[in-house]
Amino acid sequence: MADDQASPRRLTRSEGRERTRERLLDAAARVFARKGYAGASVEEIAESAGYSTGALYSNFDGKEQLFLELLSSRRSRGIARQADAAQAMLAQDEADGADVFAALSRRLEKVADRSAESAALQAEFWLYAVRNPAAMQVVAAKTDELIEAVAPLVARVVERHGADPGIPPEAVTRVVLALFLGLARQRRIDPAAVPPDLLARALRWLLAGMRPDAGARGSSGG
Amino acid sequence: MADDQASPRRLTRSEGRERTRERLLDAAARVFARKGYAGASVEEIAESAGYSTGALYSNFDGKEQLFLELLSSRRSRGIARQADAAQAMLAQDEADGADVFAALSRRLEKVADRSAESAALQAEFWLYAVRNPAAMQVVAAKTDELIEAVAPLVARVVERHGADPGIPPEAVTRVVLALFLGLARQRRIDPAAVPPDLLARALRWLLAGMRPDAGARGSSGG
DNA sequence: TGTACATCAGTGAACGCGCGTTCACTGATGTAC
DNA sequence: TGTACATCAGTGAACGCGCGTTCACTGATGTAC
Repeated sequence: MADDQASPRRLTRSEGRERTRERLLDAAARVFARKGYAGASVEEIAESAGYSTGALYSNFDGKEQLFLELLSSRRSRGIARQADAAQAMLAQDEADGADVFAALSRRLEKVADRSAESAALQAEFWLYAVRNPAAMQVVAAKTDELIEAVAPLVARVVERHGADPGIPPEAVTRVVLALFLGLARQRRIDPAAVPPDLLARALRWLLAGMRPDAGARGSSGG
Repeated sequence: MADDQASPRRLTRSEGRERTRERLLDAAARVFARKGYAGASVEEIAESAGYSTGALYSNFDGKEQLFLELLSSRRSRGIARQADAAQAMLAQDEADGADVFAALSRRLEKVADRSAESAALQAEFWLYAVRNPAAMQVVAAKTDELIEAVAPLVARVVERHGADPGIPPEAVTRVVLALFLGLARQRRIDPAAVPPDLLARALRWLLAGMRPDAGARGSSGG
């Protein structure tokens, strides 16, 4: 009686096919993240999605194309979500004077502690790109997508804190992203070594050091 | 006539065995880095080392133990090398007024552009640890090793630039490491997006922002 | 609406293949006298 | 030093197994009248 499908009506052929594709991609994301690209088996993916392996081959050219499809079409979805979350954080900050850095730290904690899957999947994508140069530009493009989406928000924060306006926001965003991902990765394997507020402190140092008057006192000039 | 061995004398049994082990570990590092843990085959590793697969099983319990041996015993070697390089950089900086940050940037360029293998292997270690909790503490301990080795050097630089003495050097070192690895990783797949001096600029911002007088002017206090 | 046929999404058994591991064997090194 | 035997590092063929992929088939959906 209680059906887990939202729509009670019969699905058309293309709707059904699309739903199968989506379920297979969901399962692929889970299994690839848990077992790695080489370690995952198409049978486990299909079974985890509730289908036979034949269904997988009816919807995708094979294991590799399924993985690449995940990289191409699913990454953008995750990126959009991240960008939205960042936007929400900033809005909150501006609205009631909350601390963006503290919010980012809380996000780091969440990302590192809960969604192990997406971090592992990202690492798999990176490794795949490093080993298959053809996929490099795809991975690079996805990162650019994220940078472009977040850079305006970073620019606003940076500007509001009185940083040197000559500093390109994309550069700052790449630095912040590297820091965020690097700390999240480390926190995954050693939570005690990376307290959540470490990111906040690092970001505050960064921002303070970006003021036009900062750094003028450096001992060994550059 | 020209022999590629340093010592011309016959090897004892244990010396020979040790040499075989080392060669197998070298080959394993190469193949695991290129193919990944699951993607690498013991036959390819043994062959790449110049031995049969039986030799591998005579020296190691199996594929997994070989990988863990690599993680446990070889990582420390790489860490020691990195710490030495950092020390040399700092010594150079202090001796003739060279710029540590510029040196670090050059190092980033080198690490990211040349030794793809060690970066890939590190990613494999991380993924293995995320998937096998028993290995987590080993990976965490290796990172701690690196942090402990480099922290005193970082402390010296930080202190010399007039940073707040209340900031723990280990925290700064973890931030610097996360930044370094994060940018190196990104540079691997998109060199144009991460110019080598980006690390230097970020580090200069960080340091400047760590001065006791910096950040006092923050708009949304924390 | 109802019937007859065409289409095609998904099934599941079967395939060849490469994998990790084992083991009887070999011949160089080590030991005893 | 020389000889006879023991040891054991490394060989390579063989093993069972699980993998990615294929394909003849099924039955629900789509189409024509």
